[in-house]
Amino acid sequence: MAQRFAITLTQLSYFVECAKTLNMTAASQELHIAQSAVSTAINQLEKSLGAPLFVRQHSKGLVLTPAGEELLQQARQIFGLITDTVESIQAGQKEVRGTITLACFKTLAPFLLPQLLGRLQEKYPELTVDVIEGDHEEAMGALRSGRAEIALNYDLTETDGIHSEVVGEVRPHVIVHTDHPLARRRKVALVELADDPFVLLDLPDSREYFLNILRAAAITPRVKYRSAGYETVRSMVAMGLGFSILNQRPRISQTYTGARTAILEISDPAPSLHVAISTLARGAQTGKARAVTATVKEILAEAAQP
Amino acid sequence: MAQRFAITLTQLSYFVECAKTLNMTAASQELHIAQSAVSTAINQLEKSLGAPLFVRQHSKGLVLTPAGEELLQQARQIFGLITDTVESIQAGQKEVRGTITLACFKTLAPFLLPQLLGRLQEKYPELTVDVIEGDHEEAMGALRSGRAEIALNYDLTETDGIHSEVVGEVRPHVIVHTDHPLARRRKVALVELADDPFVLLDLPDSREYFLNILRAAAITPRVKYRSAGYETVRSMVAMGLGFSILNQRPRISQTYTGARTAILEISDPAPSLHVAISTLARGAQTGKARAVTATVKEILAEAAQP
DNA sequence: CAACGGCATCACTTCAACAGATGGACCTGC
DNA sequence: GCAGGTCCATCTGTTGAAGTGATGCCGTTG
Repeated sequence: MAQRFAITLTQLSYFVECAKTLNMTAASQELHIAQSAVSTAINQLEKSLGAPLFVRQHSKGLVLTPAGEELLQQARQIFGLITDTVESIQAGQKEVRGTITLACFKTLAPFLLPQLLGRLQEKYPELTVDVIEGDHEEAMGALRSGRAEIALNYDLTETDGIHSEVVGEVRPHVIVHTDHPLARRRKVALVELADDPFVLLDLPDSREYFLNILRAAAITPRVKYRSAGYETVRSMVAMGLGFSILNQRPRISQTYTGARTAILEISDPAPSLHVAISTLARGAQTGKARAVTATVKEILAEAAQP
Repeated sequence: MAQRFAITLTQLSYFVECAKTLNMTAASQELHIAQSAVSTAINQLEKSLGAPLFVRQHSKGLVLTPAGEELLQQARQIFGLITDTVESIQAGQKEVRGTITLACFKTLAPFLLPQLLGRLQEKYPELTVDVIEGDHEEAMGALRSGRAEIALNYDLTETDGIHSEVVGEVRPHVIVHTDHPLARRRKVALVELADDPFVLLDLPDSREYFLNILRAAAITPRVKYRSAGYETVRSMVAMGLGFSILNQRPRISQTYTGARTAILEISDPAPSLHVAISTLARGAQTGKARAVTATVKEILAEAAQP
């Protein structure tokens, strides 16, 4: 088809080399192509522009015409602009500055974000982090739609087009009222709670996960209350309305406020949740994204160590 | 071979169209190419830059990434610069302004240049004319070397690579002292001057021409004096040192000063000289060159009319 | 005048761009 | 929930542009 633009960057670069050497043969060697290729390229360029660029001096090389002078000057600017653009974009992918938008699973946010944002601020003062909180679908939607560059959540579903990396493991724990008979125990078997009413954290993806843990222990849960709010569930347990199972970060949980609840390990082989960082699979990761990923890993590693 | 520049203007133009429509299919139709071509072009561009430009929304088109935003902005500038450059050069070929360098055969200059420069100044106030005077070889050399864009001389030799156009005819005339027996005549046969001493205008190309005129009339010229200067030859004739043959513009000659010489037509079938305007054959002519050519023709046409 | 330098041109080759078809992922409406 | 539609990616085959190497022409130089 007809070229949208008359000239080619290749032609222009050949022209610049010719203008430098004033000798097509020398230029062709410099460019590592045949002399004939340079000749045809320059001729085409002249034809496209409708102006001669060089005066050919037989066996004495080339002389720039006024049109050639003008083109040379402009060509330098054009290449400058293009290389600046390319380099700026490539650098933008590497540099850790500017803004990154992070999507975060709602219940993960309070345990992770305060430390994460603090640490990032400290390490990368020029980086601004925007946060989108939401449920799993919302977080992944933000990622897919480009509203967020990186997403932090549990790896509940494996979707394609998205690259996920597990950065931490979160084991489920039982939460009971401090007056509960088992509250003093460090570890319980789920069957010991078989008769207690269950308070369910009722979020799109978590729902099945928690119920499955109980079912795996051959318990038919008496779901007395349910809520989509993490804090609400804890309050209900604190009020003595039942026990619950939550995914709680061991270290962080201790500092997370709230009295009147005890956290117990589960002796059953309950499946852990994996905290995953997701980005779009297409293309290399941004420097910003890598910085966030690294910092999250750092924090989780520190939390895992005593 | 490896592309000197990672990206292509074609790719960039496809990208811009995609960024406008946010839909590769629509862009491909707008560009009149297959959708697959757009897809691969964008993918290559992303690969070259090492950055994703669009987030693909299945069945909902595209969303620009930050890198894409930046590229779009820069691409507009790049295309602006390129089209400005191309247009400026193309316009520069057409516009009659700036400077043109004109090479002129030395003996033609005093008859033609004063009128020509005056007329050009009047018609094209923004045009500056630089003049290089010299013999035929010097004028053509200036043309070939690019020092002059246009050359004005007699079409003595037909050289290739140079486009020449005959714009006027100059018949040779006899010049004699006003006291010469034939001075009153309007027309003479050369044989009538066979015994007079001849004053030769001795320039590289004119020499043979004048002598040939005499030889054609079966006269063996008695070359008493010779000079490379037109004025010198006239002075010699005015001093009565002999007769001469010169190419003289009929109309202009009358106003060209100097007494004591008479100008006679030659009844023999002596070959005229043709005034030719030459430019390099390569490429189209500049607007400036066309303006000069036209003005020269204009002046010569007026001179030919009574 | 012969050797050389330098650009243009020719015939041939190669590779990137393109067309057209297909498939997968997702959205939408019934 | 399923059928149809949208949109992008990918595959295969084709075509044209860019490149190669040889040759010729012109002009310079010693």
